[in-house]
Amino acid sequence: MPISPTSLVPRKSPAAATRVGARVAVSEGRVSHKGQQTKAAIVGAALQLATQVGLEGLSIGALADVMHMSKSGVFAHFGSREELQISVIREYFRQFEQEVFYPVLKLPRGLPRVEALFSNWMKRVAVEIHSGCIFISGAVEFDDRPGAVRDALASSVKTWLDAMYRAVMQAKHEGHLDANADGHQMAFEIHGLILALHYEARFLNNPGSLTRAHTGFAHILARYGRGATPLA
Amino acid sequence: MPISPTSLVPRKSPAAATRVGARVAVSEGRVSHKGQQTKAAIVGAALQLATQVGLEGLSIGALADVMHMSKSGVFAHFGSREELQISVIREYFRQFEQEVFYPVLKLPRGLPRVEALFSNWMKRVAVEIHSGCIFISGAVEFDDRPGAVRDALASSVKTWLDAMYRAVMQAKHEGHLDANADGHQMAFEIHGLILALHYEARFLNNPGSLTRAHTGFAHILARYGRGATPLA
DNA sequence: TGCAAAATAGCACGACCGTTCGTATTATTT
DNA sequence: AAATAATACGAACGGTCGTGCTATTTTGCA
Repeated sequence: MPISPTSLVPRKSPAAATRVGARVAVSEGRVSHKGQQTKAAIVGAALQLATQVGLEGLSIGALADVMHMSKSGVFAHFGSREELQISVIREYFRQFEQEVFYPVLKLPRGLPRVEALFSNWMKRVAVEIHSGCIFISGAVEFDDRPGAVRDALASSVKTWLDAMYRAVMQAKHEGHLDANADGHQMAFEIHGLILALHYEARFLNNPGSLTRAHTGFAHILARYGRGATPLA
Repeated sequence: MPISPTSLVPRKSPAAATRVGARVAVSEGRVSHKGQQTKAAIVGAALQLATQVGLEGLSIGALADVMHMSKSGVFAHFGSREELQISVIREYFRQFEQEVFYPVLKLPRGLPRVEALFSNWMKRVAVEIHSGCIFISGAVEFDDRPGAVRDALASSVKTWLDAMYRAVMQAKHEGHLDANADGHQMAFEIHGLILALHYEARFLNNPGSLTRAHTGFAHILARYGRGATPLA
């Protein structure tokens, strides 16, 4: 089962497909695209804002100020705050895909891709130490608040983590990792390194965090490498 | 350097000491303790509320409803929302200490304590999967918002992580871990497991998370155990 | 160039927020 | 029992929030 480019794209939930509207306009190409331009600009600014204050801290008023627009002008593009938040999540996912996932497709399957995925992921988190990561802040904000926002967030994260998992499994099947390696376990431990990096670097300002995440990944590779001692 | 019970207690920052006022009353022991009782009750309810909605989501009005009190009545006990949040953090830390840290002092130093610390920590997080953890949600909410709340939060977390680190170093000096083991690195990886457990269990509802955190800890112990291959 | 439609602005609303203030009630001490 | 301090209440303030309505401006096409 190859990692196809589209495999990272989350299956569009019915809720997501019914609401957007802009998507239809794009496909028909008849509607004025001035609106789409400013909407895209708004989403971009909203994403930048949300990385700093979180999806919950993102307010339409503040966004309007940044855009030099009126509140209602911004609001009209989305119809609800929830839809704005979902648009931000989609945009974040798109950028994440572009930056972390797609580049590794040029590499041969197996260990090279796994290493590149982690390296790109870490590079991104290293930047987000100073801005913020909505996959992490969003998880905290919406972990017990059901709804469309949580669904969009969880689906995005799951899609990405699953891509990581599949890359690991490819490495196993290519013989780059031990035949007994548990892909889910390995992905879990990698995820932990990223979360610890984000936590300790961004919140605690621990300077050595980047190195420790990198070292931790080396430890994981050593454990799951060919001929490693199967422990559990 | 032994782990003394008081070593987990965060040094009271000057900011925290100047503001409370109630503390003076307590130390003098002259004032009626009716106020202290209700204040303690309020803090308890506030903690329970904050674990669900976060320190930022914690509102005085909602808290007053729970307490069957007026907003101003609740407010008067703290003088500001910030002071309420700090009180909640202190109470959370106190409970954490009580539940996770103190019990392991009965065990012999070294590996037994490290294993018990992790086990207790995991047990606590397992409960918090359904309620929430303000060390994690608070980190996200205050990671770029300087102030007394962030300071109280960071100091609490650092105190705890440092206790974990010192337990690891004791295990190393007792000869239970490899002489080349990097205590900070090991603590970092353990922290990552806890964060991944919280993220994947609470937000993503992944059922296998508890087992994976446990397995991950076994992997770490194997890596840093006596005679392990020093890798990085 | 004119006209429908899309995009934006302006204004108002109800809800909730933290905080202040004067006052009433209750505890504690004298 | 009187004096005094602690505690709680209720109303109100200024502010921000998302959202709904109605004008007005701008845009794209015939």
